Amino acid sequence: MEKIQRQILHIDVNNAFLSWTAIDRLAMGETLDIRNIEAVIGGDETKRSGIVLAKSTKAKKKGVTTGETLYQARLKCPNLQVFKGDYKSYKKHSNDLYNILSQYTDKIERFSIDECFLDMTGCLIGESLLSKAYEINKRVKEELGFTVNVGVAHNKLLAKMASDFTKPDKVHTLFEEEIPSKMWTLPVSELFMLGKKTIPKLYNMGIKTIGDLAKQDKEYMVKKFGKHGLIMWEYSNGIDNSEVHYLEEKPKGIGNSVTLPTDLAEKEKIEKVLLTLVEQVTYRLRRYNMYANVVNVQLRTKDFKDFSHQRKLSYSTANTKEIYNTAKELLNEMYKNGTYIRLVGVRVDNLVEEDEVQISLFNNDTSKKQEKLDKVVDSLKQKYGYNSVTRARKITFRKYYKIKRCIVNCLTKNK
DNA sequence: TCTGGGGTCCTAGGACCC
DNA sequence: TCTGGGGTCCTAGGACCC
Repeated sequence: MEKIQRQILHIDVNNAFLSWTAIDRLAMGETLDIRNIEAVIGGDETKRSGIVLAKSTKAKKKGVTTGETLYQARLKCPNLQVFKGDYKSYKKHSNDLYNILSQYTDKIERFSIDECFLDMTGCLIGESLLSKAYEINKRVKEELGFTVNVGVAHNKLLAKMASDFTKPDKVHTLFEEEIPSKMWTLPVSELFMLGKKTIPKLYNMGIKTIGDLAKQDKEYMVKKFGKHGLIMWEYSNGIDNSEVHYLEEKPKGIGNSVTLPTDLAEKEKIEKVLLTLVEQVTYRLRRYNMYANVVNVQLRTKDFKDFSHQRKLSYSTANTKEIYNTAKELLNEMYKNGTYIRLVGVRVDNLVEEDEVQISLFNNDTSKKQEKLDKVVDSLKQKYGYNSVTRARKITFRKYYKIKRCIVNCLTKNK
């Protein structure tokens, strides 16, 4: 039986964070459109997260790249203007885009905050995929005020490669017969899933373009690079049978990490950070109604060495205290006294839903009480904001009494 | 004032079992 | 005085994505 040819679009917002901040500024009455100057959205240098998150076309022309430090970006582009990001606003713009796209198909995969895949197979009645791509491109621009690139192809990989060709505000096709002329001529570094560790290895093998990679012997690539070798060989030949994952998917893991304002070398202080992170992680975990089976703690030293330890739990839990206790043990077995720590991270993995939970043999009154406490705290946080409730060991007495009054008020109001 | 934060997936080696 | 080998689970670390 012949397989039906799939009709795939990839939508990619041009300079998403920068465009969205530009729109927000204009809406607030500012006259300068930061899309038209040398500008970036950047992290906070005083918090040691000073990197480029998004760049304008003019900044890109000066050689500014995403992920580099603002310091480096300024060296290339002395007049660079740096703006702060606003994740809440970005989420809203992303939803606006999604709402338009959902008028074309219900098979939409949110690949990231600014990228979507659309499976249009069976949605085209007397119209071409390309005409739909142009329509989406035009509508988003007119109705939302920002531009998108649209990639048109018969699988996700080719649609994604196509949307990346020339920017901004463009529609590109990449059908099978166009692979040699449009894709094989590109540098191999342009291929999806080839990063900075693999590129030098390929260069040493004389592989410079995607076409060079496509012509390699498949078995040889597998022998040399394992599974990754197979993927890069298939991608270079335009092969990708993955589906558009349009159903809402539960996360497989949840993590929070933070670069500290200054390096810490005292375990007690690191433990406090750990507790804050565990609270955030478990709060999110419980909002998904999920339970964790693995706890992972990550440390980055001041000279940028990463370490992580993880532990499988004997039972599933979403309880702040239980996960914190495990995290603390992991920190203790990993941390060498006196080491300066730059970043602390906590992740929970092997998540399961409520009906898959293995009930603890030690599920005693104490942990039931803990669960109840988590629930009360969560509901207060949902109602009055995340920072409305905080653990006693992190706060001063004066604050403690203020918060206590607030909680008592909330509880009496709830009755 | 040099290098974020949130994810997914893979691999290698050790432990353990049969 | 012979020491294999397949399978599974667990952990640490790494590569890649946006």
